[in-house]
Parts: sequence; C-alpha cells; structure tokens
Amino acid sequence: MNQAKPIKLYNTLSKSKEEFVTVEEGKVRMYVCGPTVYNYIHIGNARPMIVFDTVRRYLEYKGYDVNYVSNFTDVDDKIIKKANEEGVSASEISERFIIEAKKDMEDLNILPATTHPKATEEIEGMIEMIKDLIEKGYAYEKGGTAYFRTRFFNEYGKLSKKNLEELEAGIRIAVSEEKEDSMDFVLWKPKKEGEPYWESPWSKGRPGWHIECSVMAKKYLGSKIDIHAGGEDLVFPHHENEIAQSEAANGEEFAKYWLHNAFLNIDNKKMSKSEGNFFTVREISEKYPLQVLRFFMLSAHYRSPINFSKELMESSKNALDRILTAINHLEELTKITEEKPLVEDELKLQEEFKNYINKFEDSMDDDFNTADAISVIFEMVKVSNTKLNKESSKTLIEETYNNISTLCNLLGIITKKKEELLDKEIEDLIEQRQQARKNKDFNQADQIRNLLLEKGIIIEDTREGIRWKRA
RNA sequence: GGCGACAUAGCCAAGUGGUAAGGCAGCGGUCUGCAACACCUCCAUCACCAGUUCAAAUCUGGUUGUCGCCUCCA
Repeated sequence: MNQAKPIKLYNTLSKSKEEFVTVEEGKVRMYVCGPTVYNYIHIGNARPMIVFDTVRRYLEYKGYDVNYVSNFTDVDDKIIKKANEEGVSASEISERFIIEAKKDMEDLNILPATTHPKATEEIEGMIEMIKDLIEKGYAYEKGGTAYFRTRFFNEYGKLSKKNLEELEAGIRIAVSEEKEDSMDFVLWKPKKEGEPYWESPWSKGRPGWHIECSVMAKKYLGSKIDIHAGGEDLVFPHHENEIAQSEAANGEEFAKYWLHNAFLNIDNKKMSKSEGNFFTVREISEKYPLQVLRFFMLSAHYRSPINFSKELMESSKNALDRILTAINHLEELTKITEEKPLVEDELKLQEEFKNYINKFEDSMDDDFNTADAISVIFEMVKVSNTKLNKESSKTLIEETYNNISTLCNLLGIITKKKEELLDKEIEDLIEQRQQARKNKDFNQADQIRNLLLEKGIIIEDTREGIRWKRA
C-alpha cells in the first residue's frame, strides 16, 4: 500500500483541496451518479464516467480497496416519453439502453462498478426511507405525493452555497399549491395515466429522482460514504437534496468528499439536442477508437470545462499515437535485446524513470491532475525514444515498457488487443512486401503497402524492423 | 435578478510568489527506395489597468470578455 503520500482532492463542500482520509482505513466507498437510460449515452455522460473511473483506478493503484457504485436511473419522464413514442414499455427502453451503455463503457475502457444498481429494483428501500423521513417529521404526504420539508433541514444549501431565501427569490416554475413551502421537493409522486407505477402507502406511483441515489448509496455503501461524485450540474438540486434526505434520515454526515466534473461543451456551447450539437458515444466510436475520446477527456483537468471538436479529436489521436508507437517499439525491443548487466548510463536512466513515476504520482495526488500526469508520460516516451535501442539491456527495456504501460493503463488510455489483430494474411503480405523490397521491386512493395492500408494496416519500416499498426 | 467559475502561443493545456511543463499543428534539417515513425532545431512573457513585494502568470482591487447553476440536462 503506497499511501505514504497523501492524496489531496477538491471538495465541493468546503470549496478547497483537502487531504483524503477515508472513513475506514484502506477502504473507499464511492458513489457516482449514473445516466438516465433513455438513449445511447452521449459524450457529456462519458466525461464523469471516464474521470471517476480514472479516480477509482488511481485509488486502487494506491492500495485502497474501492467499493464503487454507479446507478442507472431507469424510470423517468424521458424514458416514459420515449416508450410511448415507440409504443413499448418503459422497462423495454431502459433495459435496451442499459445494455448499450455497458457496451460503450466497455469500449471507453471503464471498469465495471462493484455494483450497478437500477432504481426500479430498489423501490422498496425508497419507500422505507420516505416512511422514515415522514416519521421523523422531515417529510409529509399531500394528495398522494410525498414531499421533503426542506426548512426542517437546517443545513440545506451547504453544498451549493445557496440559502433558502435566495432560492425562493429565484424560483421560475409554477409552485404546486399542495406544498407547505415552495422549496419542498418531491419524494414520491402518483402516477399519471399510462405511466409505470409501484404500490406505496401514499399512492400508486413512483419515486422522485433524488431519493433514488440516497437509498442506493446507503444500501450498497452504508450511511456514511467517502466520495460522492457526478457532473457539476448535479450540485443543485440533486446532490443538495440527497444530502438533506440522507442526513435527515441517517442522522450523520452522508459523504465526506463531493467531487464534481465540469461540463463538456461543443464549440463553447452546452451540448443539447435542440442546438443540434449533440453527439452520442456510439457516433464518435464510428470515427475514432474510444481510447482517443478517453485521452481527450483526460487531457484537461476534470474541474475545467472542455470543448469538444473534430480538430481536438484529431490532435488527441495523433498525440495518443505517439505514446502507442513508443510502447510498441519497446515491446519489440524486449524481443531482440539481450540480457546483460546495466552499464552506468543505464543505471542513471533507471533512476530517471523512477523520478518520472514519482512525478506522475505527485500530479495524480494533486486532485487527480491527469493533464499533468499525461505530460509526464510524454517525457518518459521522449527519453525512451532517445536513449533506448537494441543495444540496451533487456532488463532496462522491460522495466521501461512495464513502467510506461502501467501508467497508461492507470489512465485507461491503452488496451491490450494487438494479439488478436495478428492474422496470417497480414503477416504473409508483409513477408511478400519484404521480398519485393529485397528485389528492389518498389512498385510491387508499394502496391502491397496500399493493399494493407485499405485493410486498415499501416506499415512502418523502422531501424529495428517492420512495424505495423491499425489505422 | 441571485450565486459561482474561468481568461496562458495557431490549437489544446500544466504551472498559485522566484523568473513560462507537455502535446497537436507549422518552419528548417537528419534518417529513409519512397512514405511513415523517430531524432535535432525554431515558435509566448501569461485579457487589460492599477496596487502589494527585492521578486507576480501566480496575491489585492477594478475593467472587459466567456461560461455555468438557480428548470428531475453529466
């Protein structure tokens, strides 16, 4: 366990960087608000998934045992609307897009959560918590709807730094007459015609959005968790309301650290369907390997807004290729170099790489500064490209290969798939091209190269031999 | 209207008091049958104004600009 160096993370609750100390030593309980599944996930959904997956990987790297929970909201107005449009049940829609979301997540190299709860499978727990809140006086029922009595929770607004008076002044929606107070929010609402519903003491209906996360977090992680994360738009009202519900019901602090990622914009504008600047992860995957999207997302700090564009994807693709090329190169060197004692310069290099790893960790320890961490990888790539060759000691080559790959894996920006790509046909063609080159038949050689290019294989003649990669 | 964030090269992006990391693109080279890869070289004084300090991109005040939340949008 390498927790000697502490992690500092920015806590929305205190608006400052704090040293990370877990509730229980060596263990991290982490909850990340997941998507509402009414369509393929979009690239905006992908940002928190990628960012917090990276956080999770790093915490595990540091030796923590991480219990990572991320939900699917599978009952919601948008899902019902889509279901009605297609003339199918709401669950048919949600089930379908959960499957699709999981596919995209796998391609984004996002590790499966310890648990992926679904709201509709946790209704019983939600009813229990609402009952509890009503008993404790923090909630009430009116006409089949259960409301949370916001004013009874003294600390309401502590996350978003809003106070009830300001909020009330800013109210822009029609306030239900039933509410005791305009700031009260819904815990349970009765069904409308044609909507899915569950039985409850108050009405046939369904839970409000906020109660879902409070209940799922408690069930799978306990009443006090370490990290609660999500997009910054969730700070208010979603997370504020979660705090109110959970802390009112459980009588203790809900989450120690609140992490929020900034938004992803398109051409400096918020992505939205109505603006026509909306991209699903699936669409992007048709043009780029999703590692590129992941790399792009991690190339800025998670609390800074990032702007998505084709140009930046191209830039990211080229940058990532530089790293991948270096790793492939090292891998080949491991096959042709010889085992021998390290000479003095190599010992120095070994030391240098150790320093780079430290630097990488320092960056990640500082509120998960992935942009800085990536720059360290580039520095390692540079040194590797410049100083290592087929005369180097195998030991050093292997170490360097492992070091760089480990850090890249930590960020999830590389996948190990090359083996499956190797097939007989490609190897034969490469061999034929070599023969042609030997015979100085460059026309033939170029033809074969073009043929391979059509199949998506790029050939490179390097000092150490032929190399190929997927376009 | 209330609350908040941000402003670093053509593009992206680190850096929060000691004199500007890294990547992409571009220029000029080396290597190469060619191409690609790789390597070498070049490419900014940090929105503006004023202040604090021996010293500021980094702190303070102001100006301008961009963006977000206050609408069950990540």
